[in-house]
Amino acid sequence: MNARAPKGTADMLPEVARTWEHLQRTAQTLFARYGYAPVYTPLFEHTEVFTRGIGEATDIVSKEMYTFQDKGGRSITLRPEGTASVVRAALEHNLTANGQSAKLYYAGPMFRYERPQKGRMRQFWQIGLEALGMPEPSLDAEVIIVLMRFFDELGLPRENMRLLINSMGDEACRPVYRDRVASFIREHSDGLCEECNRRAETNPLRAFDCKNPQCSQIMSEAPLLRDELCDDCAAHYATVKRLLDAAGVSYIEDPSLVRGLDYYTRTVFEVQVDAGLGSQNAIGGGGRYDRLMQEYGGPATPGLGFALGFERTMLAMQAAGVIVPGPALAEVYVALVEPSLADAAFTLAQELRDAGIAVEMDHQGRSLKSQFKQADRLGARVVAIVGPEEIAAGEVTLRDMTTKEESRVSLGDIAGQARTLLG
RNA sequence: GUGGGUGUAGCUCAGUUGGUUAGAGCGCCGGACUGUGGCUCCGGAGGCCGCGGGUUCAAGUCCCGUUACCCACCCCA
Repeated sequence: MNARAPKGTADMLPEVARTWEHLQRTAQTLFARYGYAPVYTPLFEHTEVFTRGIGEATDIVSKEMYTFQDKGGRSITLRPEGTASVVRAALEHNLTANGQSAKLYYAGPMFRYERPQKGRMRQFWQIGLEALGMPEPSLDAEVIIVLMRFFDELGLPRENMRLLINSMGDEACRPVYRDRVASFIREHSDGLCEECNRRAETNPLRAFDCKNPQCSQIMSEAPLLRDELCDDCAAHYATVKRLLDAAGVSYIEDPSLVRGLDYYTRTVFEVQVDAGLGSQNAIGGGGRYDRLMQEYGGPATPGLGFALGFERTMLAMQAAGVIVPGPALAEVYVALVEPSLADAAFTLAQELRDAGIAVEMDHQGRSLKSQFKQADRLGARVVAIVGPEEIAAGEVTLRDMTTKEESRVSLGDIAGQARTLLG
């Protein structure tokens, strides 16, 4: 058989998995401090959840989804992102009925059918949070601040990161602006690439994202939504910025920041780094989506959130030289001098573990020297030596690996003595 | 989907104009130190040289095909 993980997926071996869990713990603790509660939604949904939510014209929906028919003939799609599912779940369970709000976070794998490259996988992890039912701009600021604090807590230096923000307007001002950009593209169709010309009809705002230098040159002359926001949107955006300023979170206003999902309204943001991600640069992003729940047939319910990529965050951490210290794999190592003492050593190890101490021992009859090497490798601070002399006396030798001091301890006192040595 | 690069020991990689039993470093196991780690030294185990075909007296090395991975385009986490 083919003993290889499928294209675009990766096994997380212990060294990486430990850092992974560190990210999760960091997120859980931080998000809880801001009042967010965990939510788990299915890894797959009815395809419609994504086509309607994210938008037919987006890259995600038009070419990146893992869609299949199940045995009941339903069209099912592996989730390409988290927000759509969370909003669907909130609607299904009436979490935001009668003016209630919900603050939720999630973590798990997402799936997009793409050619893998650095920082881009077919299965990748995101952790994200959503604040539903609240239109106030203070929530926008809160969500952005949580995202930045997460990177702070991981030890990613701010100077290697930048926060971009923009406002996409709402149903009052965006359609007007959108038409204006579409007209602009048509007026300059000669100079713009084929793709951008197509965008005039499908999603004109995406033309701002085009990496073709000539296109971006021309698009830099295009009208900016910032100058055409309606009064409500302008006021909302101003408050968000004021609160970010007050929190000491610096940002760059980027009028060309559009983001690839159709559901965004008003505030959008993205965190970029400049090293470690290959040709990618975004490690997290999000925005407000005040019309999404309506799109699912629910009541008008505002919401916003962010998602951040685990793999990319880890790449950025690596590039920034951030080291996550792993816990010792063993606090006490039980070493046996000769194979005949295996049972005694086994019993001792078990007693120590029952006393709450992390213990490892050799099961394969290795030399004592080899056992010490192993103890060293595992980071054990104490080695309990089970030898014939000791056992005859009902004792064990405890060696403090840092000071190299050894003492004989009677079998009954080992857990207590070990604990003292471990501090 | 398109393009480029790379597949040799568990890992990182050498391998000269094709030429005998394919190497190094790290890691692993053992020993020097007959009951003891992190340093040093010595020894050892471990290799369908991605796969299939071709050229040749002879292929890890050249040619063709294929596959996997990596990187890039598009776009995003």
